[in-house]
Amino acid sequence: MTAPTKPTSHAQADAQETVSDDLHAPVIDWFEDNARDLPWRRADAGPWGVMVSEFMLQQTPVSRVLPVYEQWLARWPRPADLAEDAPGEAVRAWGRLGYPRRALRLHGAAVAITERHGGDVPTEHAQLLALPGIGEYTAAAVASFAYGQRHAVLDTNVRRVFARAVTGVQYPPNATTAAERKLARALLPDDERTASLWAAASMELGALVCTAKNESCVRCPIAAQCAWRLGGKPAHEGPPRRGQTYAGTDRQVRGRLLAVLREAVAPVPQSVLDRVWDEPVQRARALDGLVADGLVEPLAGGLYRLPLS
DNA sequence: GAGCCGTGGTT
DNA sequence: TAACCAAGGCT
Repeated sequence: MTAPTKPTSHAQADAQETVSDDLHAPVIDWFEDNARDLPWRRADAGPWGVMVSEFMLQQTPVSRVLPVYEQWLARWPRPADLAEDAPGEAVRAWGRLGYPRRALRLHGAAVAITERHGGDVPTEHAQLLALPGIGEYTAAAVASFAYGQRHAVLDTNVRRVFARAVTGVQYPPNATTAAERKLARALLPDDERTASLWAAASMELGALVCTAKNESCVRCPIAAQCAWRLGGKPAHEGPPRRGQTYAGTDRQVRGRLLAVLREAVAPVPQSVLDRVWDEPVQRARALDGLVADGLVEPLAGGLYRLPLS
């Protein structure tokens, strides 16, 4: 069954199975009744729709993804459609979702799918993982949500649910640990269909009920077994989460530069870009970085545009 | 493994 | 208001 490579004692294994049995049914039942009707969950979304949604949802809230997702799928209903278009068009359509390199990577993934997989989103986890912009989480998510496969889908929501319900702490570590992966694998239902339901359900529970702040235990289907709650909900110990300041960073400058280029219908002169930030060294560094990342294409005569190729 | 990479809503 | 947070990935 869950048989990890490193076997635990029978007592531990039995305890783990008991935990699983007590969690799966309540969470999945809750999901059946409370799942949001999101477009990428509908039957007609298809693997490409699921994949597009996963790219957009990387660090961006659902509410902001929804309108862009709809426009994206309407414009590029298949990977080959996006692959035919310029990468800069993907960056433009990405709008203000943030982290625009994701748009570039999604375009790159569409090209790779067209070239290597006959235009169909691959079904194997390893093939998905090989695509640009797809890491451990997204590969598992697409394989599970689009193809119903059995994978541990460890996103920030699931990690928080596990941290609380099983481990008994308020927050998971900053970076995903081997222990978390092991736990996620151990808690994965044996049956493929149940496993994919569990992945979606545990994630939704973290998104709607077991939230980072103002968790709603009264609505939680596993509150009675939650280790954190039973332990009196002890406060988070250890170093506070890194708070990344944004104002004044290169990221802010990059954002301003790209915002100008997204709105432009023709190549933009350097002089126009210079107006977005008054500190010349940082401004130049930000622009150079965008060019190096392939998000901006420099032309002769000090002109810039979103990449045509 | 730590740092970097956008953006806007919420507290 | 500053800080936190949102279905991560890459170097």
